[in-house]
Amino acid sequence: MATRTRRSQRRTQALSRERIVEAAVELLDTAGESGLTFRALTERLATGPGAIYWHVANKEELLGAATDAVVAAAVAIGPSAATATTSPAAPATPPAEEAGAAGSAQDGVRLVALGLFDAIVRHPWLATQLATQLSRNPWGTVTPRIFESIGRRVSALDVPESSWFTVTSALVHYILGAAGQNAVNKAGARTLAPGVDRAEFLDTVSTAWEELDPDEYPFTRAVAEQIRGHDDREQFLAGVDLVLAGVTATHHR
Amino acid sequence: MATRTRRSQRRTQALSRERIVEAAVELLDTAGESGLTFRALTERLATGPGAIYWHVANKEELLGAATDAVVAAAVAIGPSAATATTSPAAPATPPAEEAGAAGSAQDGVRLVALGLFDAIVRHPWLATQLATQLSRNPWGTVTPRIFESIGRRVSALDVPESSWFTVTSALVHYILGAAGQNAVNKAGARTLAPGVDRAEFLDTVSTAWEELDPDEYPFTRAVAEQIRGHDDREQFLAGVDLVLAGVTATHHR
DNA sequence: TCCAGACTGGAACGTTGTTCCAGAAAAGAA
DNA sequence: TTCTTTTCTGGAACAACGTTCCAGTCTGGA
Repeated sequence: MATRTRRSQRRTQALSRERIVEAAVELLDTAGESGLTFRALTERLATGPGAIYWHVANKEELLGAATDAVVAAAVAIGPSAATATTSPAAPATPPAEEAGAAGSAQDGVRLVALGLFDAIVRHPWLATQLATQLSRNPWGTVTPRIFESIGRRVSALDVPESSWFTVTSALVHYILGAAGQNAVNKAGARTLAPGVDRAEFLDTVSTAWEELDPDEYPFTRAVAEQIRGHDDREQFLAGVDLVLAGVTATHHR
Repeated sequence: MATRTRRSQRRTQALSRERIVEAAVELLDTAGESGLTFRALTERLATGPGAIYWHVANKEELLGAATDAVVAAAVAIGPSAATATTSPAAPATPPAEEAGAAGSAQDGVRLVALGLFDAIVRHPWLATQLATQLSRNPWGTVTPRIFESIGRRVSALDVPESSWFTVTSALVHYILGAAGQNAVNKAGARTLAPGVDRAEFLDTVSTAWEELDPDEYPFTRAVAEQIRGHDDREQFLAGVDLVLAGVTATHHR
């Protein structure tokens, strides 16, 4: 009987690669990186391993597909568009394009950067996964996707074409590095109470840094206080602006 | 008999946390991330799991210790000092300090950055591990170590103290992001023949990018050619200079 | 109606991180 | 010396994981 119900359900919403990836993302979001196992996946999808392996080669490919799906939504939409994180693909011309005319290509960069930042905040597992993905196979779909999204805005900047690659690389590297590290704050405070847990977390780190050896860590102790009240997004944007300032200072004059 | 030899050897060079971490680093270097298993570790150290677990809590802590050891050597020595990557700890005042007088605090930043870059090139597993380590527990020893090393140079720059944290964060994030991604090139060409394999690798990526959809990826296709002949270290340094230029443009005047 | 191919899921395999514990080796106490 | 305690070891075993195998179901077309 249970089989009958499951079977009819199976053909109603048949198992597809998209449904598997979607379930994988949900599992990663709710249970963390270690929560995504084929056992949990089969249970959630009410199926067996063979069915999944028919659509997906192995776990690495599944993680890649999940990463790609989330990144695609992030670079297409921009920041704070919370829903539909696993939509299949980005339209050729992202909506974020609407943001700027001529001079505000910088705003475009900021927008895409914030989109990725927010995506990592929403999906903390992205931080590690992006590092793995980008360094293991740069010929995959995720690297070009990010590169294209940032690079398009860079080319609208006042930068000679010979420097496009360098400038875009620098921006992408900063964005991924910063977003990756900052993701932890929200990851630690996974549960509700966004403000409280977060302040508590920063407080813990700050006091831990203040108790370091004064001889070995004078600087870290000196700035430990600054970490206490800082806003992640603001700080992240300040970094983007720093790089952008460097770009205009170096190239535009 | 073999037991007798092993036993006397055991007390001669007893199993210690340092020896375990050292073996772990060697295993990671030679066999990659997946090569570090407790089975391989017990075999290499001629011991059992219990002995290792007496000194190390679990694999995560072992990976953290390995990362910390390599990072400590990297930020202390600076670039291209290939030997003794697992030396215990950095002296309070790193030798890299010798490099600069007043104005060349920028060179200090460059030196530390290159030190980390080279470390990741020598130990490709560092890329993923740093991302994991930094995002999972920023209160660990590795984050303050990097932060201190960069931050000390930043404070020697002409930057108001209120911006120390922001500037240092931006630099660290770029360095880790860039070094992490660039590590792949050497990782792919693990074997000998440094120049040939590398050119071949870049060629593969370049052609792959050139074959992307012209409508969806115009920018990536446009810069695909630039990737072919580029030098990683040079490009990495160009990014550091970009950030440094942004710092002076923003703060110093 | 039947068939070929798409698709499924239960059972099982090898490997992994980790635990358990009887006992050896070193250090003090007598 | 001899006994006792603490530090430290390593073989055996466990649960969980990714993955494979394959007998079988389902579905669209002939």
